[in-house]
Amino acid sequence: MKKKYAIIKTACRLFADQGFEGTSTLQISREAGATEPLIFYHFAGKDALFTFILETSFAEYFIRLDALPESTATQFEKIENIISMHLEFVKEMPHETKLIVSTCPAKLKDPDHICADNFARLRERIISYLTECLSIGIKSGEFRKMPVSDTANILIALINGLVRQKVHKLSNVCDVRESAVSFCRFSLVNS
Amino acid sequence: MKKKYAIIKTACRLFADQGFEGTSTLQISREAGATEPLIFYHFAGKDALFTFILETSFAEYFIRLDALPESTATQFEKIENIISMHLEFVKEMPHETKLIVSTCPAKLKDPDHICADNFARLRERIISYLTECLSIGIKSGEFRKMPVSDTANILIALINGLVRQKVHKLSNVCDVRESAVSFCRFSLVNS
Amino acid sequence: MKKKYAIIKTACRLFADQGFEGTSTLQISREAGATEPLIFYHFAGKDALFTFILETSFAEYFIRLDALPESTATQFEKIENIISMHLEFVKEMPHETKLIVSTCPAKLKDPDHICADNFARLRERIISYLTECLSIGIKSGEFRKMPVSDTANILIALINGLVRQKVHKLSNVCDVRESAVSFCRFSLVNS
Amino acid sequence: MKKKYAIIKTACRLFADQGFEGTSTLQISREAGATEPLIFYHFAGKDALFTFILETSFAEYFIRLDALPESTATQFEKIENIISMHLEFVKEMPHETKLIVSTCPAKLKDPDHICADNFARLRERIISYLTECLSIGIKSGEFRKMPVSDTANILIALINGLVRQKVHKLSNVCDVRESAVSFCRFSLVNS
DNA sequence: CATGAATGAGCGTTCATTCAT
DNA sequence: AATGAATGAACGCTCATTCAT
Repeated sequence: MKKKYAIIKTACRLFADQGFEGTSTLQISREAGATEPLIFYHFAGKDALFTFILETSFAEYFIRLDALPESTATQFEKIENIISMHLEFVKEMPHETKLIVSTCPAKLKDPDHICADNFARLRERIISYLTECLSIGIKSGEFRKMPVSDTANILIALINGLVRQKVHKLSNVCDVRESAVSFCRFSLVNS
Repeated sequence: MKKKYAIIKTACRLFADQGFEGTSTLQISREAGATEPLIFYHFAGKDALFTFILETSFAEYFIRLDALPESTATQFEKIENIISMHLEFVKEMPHETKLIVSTCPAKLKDPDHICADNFARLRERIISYLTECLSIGIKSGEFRKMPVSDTANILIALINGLVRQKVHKLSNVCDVRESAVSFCRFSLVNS
Repeated sequence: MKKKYAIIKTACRLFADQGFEGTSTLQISREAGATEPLIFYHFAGKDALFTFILETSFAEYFIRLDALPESTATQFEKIENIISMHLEFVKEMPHETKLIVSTCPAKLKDPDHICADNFARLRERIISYLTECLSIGIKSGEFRKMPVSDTANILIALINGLVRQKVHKLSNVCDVRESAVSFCRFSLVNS
Repeated sequence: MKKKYAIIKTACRLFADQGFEGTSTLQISREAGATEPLIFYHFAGKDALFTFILETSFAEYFIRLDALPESTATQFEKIENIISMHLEFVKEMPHETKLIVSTCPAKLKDPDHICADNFARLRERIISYLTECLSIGIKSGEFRKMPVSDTANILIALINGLVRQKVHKLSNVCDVRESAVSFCRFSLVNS
């Protein structure tokens, strides 16, 4: 049973680092300290293992998304929260994050793949989250007037970009969180 | 000679859509209307074909980067220019862009791979471009006071995120360019 | 103990339908409502299970062969008896019969295999049975003059063919027994 | 190209002797003096190779069936012809015959498999052939009165049984043809 | 008796690549 | 410039079998 866990952990790391097609079941088994057939004893196949890991990662992501406080003093706090949440997620679960953000494009082309569905739900959730707090903030005068939908997309792009920098360890700056939040505050909040 | 071109075009599209490991030389040859050995006649191997396409794409990218006007009325104009450049690049060369932004992670792990080198140079170029205009803008009072390095990273993240949205056709908003530029303006420019 | 019986029954059916190599121990265990290792608890291995079933089937066959009445009014009655016996056997034990008549050829090639031995004994028994009653019948004038050995072979071929038709449910005629017996009578019995 | 032929010949022999599941592609390639992947270069897969050989064998069989003379002096000559044809077929193409008569039962269970279709057509052809000449023979008084359909089935069973004996080299009598024809003559022809 | 976990060996198949033509 | 034939290596996966419990 420990070996099953080792397989999952190892597969997650390797899939994230080398992609689905670039990772062989033999490599997974070896680095997990198991034999190849054991993977097929615990999972229906390589695809099923991949899907399981992806779904687990998405589930954890959705949990964190759901855990964001609903009522805050200001709307901007909600923006700040979702940015922080993402940067924490990538710090705590780097492999899972990498897997989600760089899932082999081939898998995304297939609209039936479980990944496509999760991806769509994920975007929808964030967009509605951002759209809502932007709308409220603009109406209350907390935020400047701005196109809500576009701005939501821009914020997602920014978050996505920051997550990727962390995931690929490209930003040598240890923590850009403060600056990023500050960047958004200037852009959004009325002064 | 036409077939060589067809091979390159097809390979570029397939590598971008399915990744390096997910694309077989047989598939490339078939979709290009050629036979498999022809690929090896024109290129040393699958790796060489991939590298060639990647370098060509990077070269085109660098050309556009070099073509950005050096002296502008304001420093923000330079920011605007580099944003626009990227969005145009992805529109005009979608496959090449997709290839660059989602190059199989396996290839990036190898520091000797040509891709890693290009990636590093690319980041360096953009960072120095942004750092310079941010520094000048701050000194001249055009921009607010802000941490230069962090802000450069944030801008890169934003651009990267926007490019990805376009590449994966995720932003149903046809053109977020205006909004994105506006978003940055509020954040950077002194009012 | 019930499970052991279920394993035997299931294995017999599957071996008959799919052949030895075409049937996996996993499939047997599942369809028998047991787990795979249980097969190896009750039998030394897949081969042993197969051999056991085959020998049991052969044993049952030999019992019926031995039960044929030795003294009959006419010699043709003996011919009729052996034909009927075979058709009853296939009706009552279809899987066992199928297993015997279509035992995977691979097993027959090995002269050491238990199946080869049983097969040889079986043929010998039937041939001597037929040879004897043909010889007596010809001598007594009940049968025409005919080559005894050849005719025995022909009768075996006919029986074998009829059994196969029943086993594979090919003869849409429900019962060809009467006609078959009649067919032989005309050919053998002096008129 | 010679290797392709060798693969076909070898595969035919091995499939006939060991069954489909009992024969590995590696064994085929080795005994054919080729490498394993070559099989997959020439055929879509193991199944396709098997199907090709089976269809070729059936085709040859149908050719011989079609070549049987349509008009003969007596109806019994037609019976004799079809018996002889089968015994010649098994002598000239032993592997192909063995393959046809002992095609792995697993393949027959699938009604979509090409083998099932050919098997059905084959039976239909022979049955109509026999039914016709029996009907005519009975009407003209050449044959005794007898149930036509049953007798056709019996003749098929007999032929099938004889062919199997030859295929498995069980009949140590070199040629039972004469005796078999004689056996049938007594049973069918009016005296 | 019975099972969940695990394995070495082998399976059919695809891979990038080569070579003679 | 281009191809049909061929290959060594590796792939994902299933096999019969074992073992600790």
